[in-house]
This record gives sequence, structure tokens and C-alpha cells, in this order.
Amino acid sequence: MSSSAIDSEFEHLISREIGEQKSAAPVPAAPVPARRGRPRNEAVETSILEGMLRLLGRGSSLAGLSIDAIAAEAGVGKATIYRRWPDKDALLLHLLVQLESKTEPLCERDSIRDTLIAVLERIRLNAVHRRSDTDLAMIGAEIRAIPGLYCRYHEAVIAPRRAALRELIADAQRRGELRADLDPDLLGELFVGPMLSRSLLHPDASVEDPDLAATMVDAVLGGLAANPVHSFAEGT
Amino acid sequence: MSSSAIDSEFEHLISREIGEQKSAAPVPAAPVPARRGRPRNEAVETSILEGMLRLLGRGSSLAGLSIDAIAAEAGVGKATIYRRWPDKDALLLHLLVQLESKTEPLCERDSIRDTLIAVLERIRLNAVHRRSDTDLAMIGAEIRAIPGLYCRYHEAVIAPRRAALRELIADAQRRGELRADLDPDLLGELFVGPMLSRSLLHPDASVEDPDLAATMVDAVLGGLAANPVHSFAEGT
DNA sequence: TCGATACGAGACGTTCTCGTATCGAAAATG
DNA sequence: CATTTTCGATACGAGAACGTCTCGTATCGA
Repeated sequence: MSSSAIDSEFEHLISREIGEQKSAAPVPAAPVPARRGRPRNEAVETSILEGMLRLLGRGSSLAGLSIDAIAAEAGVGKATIYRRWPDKDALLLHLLVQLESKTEPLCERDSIRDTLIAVLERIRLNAVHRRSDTDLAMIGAEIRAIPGLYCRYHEAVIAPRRAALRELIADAQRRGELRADLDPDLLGELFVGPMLSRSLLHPDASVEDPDLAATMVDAVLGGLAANPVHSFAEGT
Repeated sequence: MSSSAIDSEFEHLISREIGEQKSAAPVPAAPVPARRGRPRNEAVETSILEGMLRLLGRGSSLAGLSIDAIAAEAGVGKATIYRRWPDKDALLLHLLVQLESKTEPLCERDSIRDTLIAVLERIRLNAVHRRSDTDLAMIGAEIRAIPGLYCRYHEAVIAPRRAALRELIADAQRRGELRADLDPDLLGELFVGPMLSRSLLHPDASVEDPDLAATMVDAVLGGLAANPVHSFAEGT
């Protein structure tokens, strides 16, 4: 497992996002440099990635995906894979990054309560149809077994997501919806942590309850210490 | 990776816990049946297990531990390992079970608050000297990559621990220390989840703060919704 | 038409790992 | 002393996986 040539793949991704002006062709008006030989079949790339998801959905662990299995599942040659990604690590990371970019970016709701419920609900749903459209968080647990990859994955996927949530929480603090005497990161952890814990670390998790997200958010919002009124007259 | 011969290893563990009356020797007064050849060096077993912990502490993932590396680290021949455990799975499981049995069983404090803080603090400390005396939870994330093992590990280690916590919480609910309108399991998740999340999923986690456990517990106990008094006069 | 590139398929060499087998030395019993 | 078992060390076979390479075919630009 090398970990040095991945940057080239990243460069490829980024340059395509910016505007496909990577190849330094002297033709300024031609958006496509008109390469010489047979052009690449773009469907192959998606076929590979979807094949990986299919394998994951069939129970393979992320590290358990072998290049041979991926190639066979996608119906492509191994050389075709290595023509696109320098490394197995690069391929795995590409899959993860793509999964992340597919997710809509944490839409804000009317209240921080509703926003948090939406966040937790998404985690919960990913746990329910477990691995069928496998999400980052599911793999997030498995990826730890691949040492070099987790750091990259964290800074590429998890950190931005957490940062976005932190901003939303900080706004809510300024608006007076949340306690302002605690670190926004900590607040985020207090809301998201329980759902993550139940989703990731609980194989027989009870995440079926469609109201679980709301229950969790409301419980944490309201506090878990017994309200004297409730503790003495809980029947009502 | 076989997964059938583990039961014999479990039988070994259990019988030793019960009272070392496994060997059906007809001598009732002799605790040691006086086997013929050279006796086993009991230090070897601990040397192997401690070597594994050392390797884990040096950054190896649980699945990444190879028998060769373990043998070399412990200064032991591979045959010596296979004379004691039938399988690599059995060896890994033994390590996990032993780690669990080493942990003192969730002592109860004066209040549920103090109990919860103690629970979280133990998780935090395990994250701080990360993997040095590696705890179940740390490996809990890595072990998911080893499919057959996680279920056994969960029911042998995590489930009992969660059950114990649930009982403590249920008691606290009956005493009126905690809200009684929520499932004890859910309550446990709400307290423990954030610390687990920060410990397991955050490589650059900020778990250094020695008051983090208390901060978390108090925050969840008191609720995260803005108290009007605080939100308007937070400067004080 | 021709050169260049992409494609699927698969052989290949290398490395890693598991688990077994063997070897000489050491330590116990009879 | 003879036997038996354990010890560390290491050779070994089997197999999995990575990444490279080749082969014959297909598809583009020139």
C-alpha cells in the first residue's frame, strides 16, 4: 500500500471540478484537447464504483474488497482500474469522497432542533438499510483498520461535516436557541454522538424507531436530570 | 480464519474461572495431575498477550497483527502459540476477553452523576494514552473489520457492560435522579455516546481536558436548550 | 490506412499470512 | 538414564492479494 501517488489522483479530481483545464494544450478555444487514441469510456468508472458498493452491500468489509473481486464484479480488467487510480488506497478514498459529495450539504431548517433532527435522521437511515447505499459513517468504522486511509478520510469528509455542524450550532447559540456557555464542538458531539454510537457500535441496534432522532434531540435539549415535577408525578 | 474451534478455548477459559477441575484426574486431593513432560511456562502466555498489546500500542490494527509478528515480539515460537490457541481468532478473542475481565466492574458511586462521570472518565483515559493499555472500545472499532469476531466480542464484552449500566440507570430512575419517561438504554446511550464518538472517531480528538467527563455529564443532565437566564445574561 | 490509446481477460511475480512440521535443547517424571 | 513434553527457531506448503505485464480487440484522430 503506497500512499504517495494519491495526490495525483486528487489533482485529477480537483482539476475536473474546477474546469477541466488540466492538460496544457496550446489550443485555447478547444475545451477538449482531442487526445490521440481511443477515448476512455466514462461508464467504466461508475461501473467500478457501483460494483464496489454492490460488494459492500453484499457484506464485504471495506478492506476486504480485493482488486480482483472489484474488477470481476464490475466486469473490467484490473489494468483498467490501475489506469485510473494509482493505488488501491486511492480507489477506496475516491469512493469515500464521492459518497460524501453525493450527500446534500447539511441543509438548515427553521430551528436548530429541526436541523439536528435532520442530521440524526440521516445517520439513522443510513444505519437502517445498512450498507445498501453505504454511507461514510458505516464505513467510518471499518476504515480504521486501514491505517493510512483514516486520516485522509477524516480530513476530507468528517472534518468538513463537523465544521459545518459547528457553524450551525454557533449560529443557534447566537440566536439564543442553545446554551452559549459550551463549546459548539462539544454540543455537536452531545447531539450526534449517541446516534453514531448506536448506529456504528451496536450490531443489533434498535434504530428502527422512526422517532428516535427526535426523541434523542429533545431529550438532550431538555436535559436528563429528573424534573421534580416529573419525578414525583410522573404518571401524568 | 476458522471460527469453529473457538469454543474449546472458551471452555478452557470458563473452566479455569470455575475452579480448575477440568482435567478428569482420579486423584481428588492432587490439584495438579502431574503430567509427564516438561511443564508449560505460564509466563509465556502473558508474554504473548503483552506482546500483542505492545504491538497494538505501536500502531498496529487488531486485524493487522500477524502471528509471526506476535511471536517475534514476544520472543516465542509460533508453535508455542498454536499449542495454546487453536486459531488466530481464538487468540484475538482471548485478548479481548482478558482485557474486559481486567476492568473493574463499573463501581457505583454516591449519585448517578458521579457514576456516569466515572464511566466516561474511564473511556476518556483509555483514549488519552491511546492503546497503551488498549481497551475494548478502542478495538471495538477496529474489530468490525473481522466479521465473525465482532458478534462474539459484542455479546461477550459490550453487551454485559451496557446491561450493567442500564441497571444502574434504572435504579437512578427509581430513586428519582433521572427522568423516568425514557428507556434506560437510551439514557445510557445519550451519556456514553458522545465520549465514545470523540474517543473512537476523532483521531485528533480533544480528550485531554481532565474535566471533560464531568462537563459532558452535567451538560446532558442539565439540558442543552438555552436557559433564558443564561442566554440573555451569559456574560456573567 | 495507420498509429495511438482504451478495453477485457488473465497470466505472472512478489509479498504477506496462516497453520503445520521439524529440529535440537531444556526441563520435568519414572 | 529414558521418556515425554515444552521451548525457540525456522523451513515449508497453501493461498490470498497487490500491482505489472501481455494479448487480442475496439475505437478514436490524422
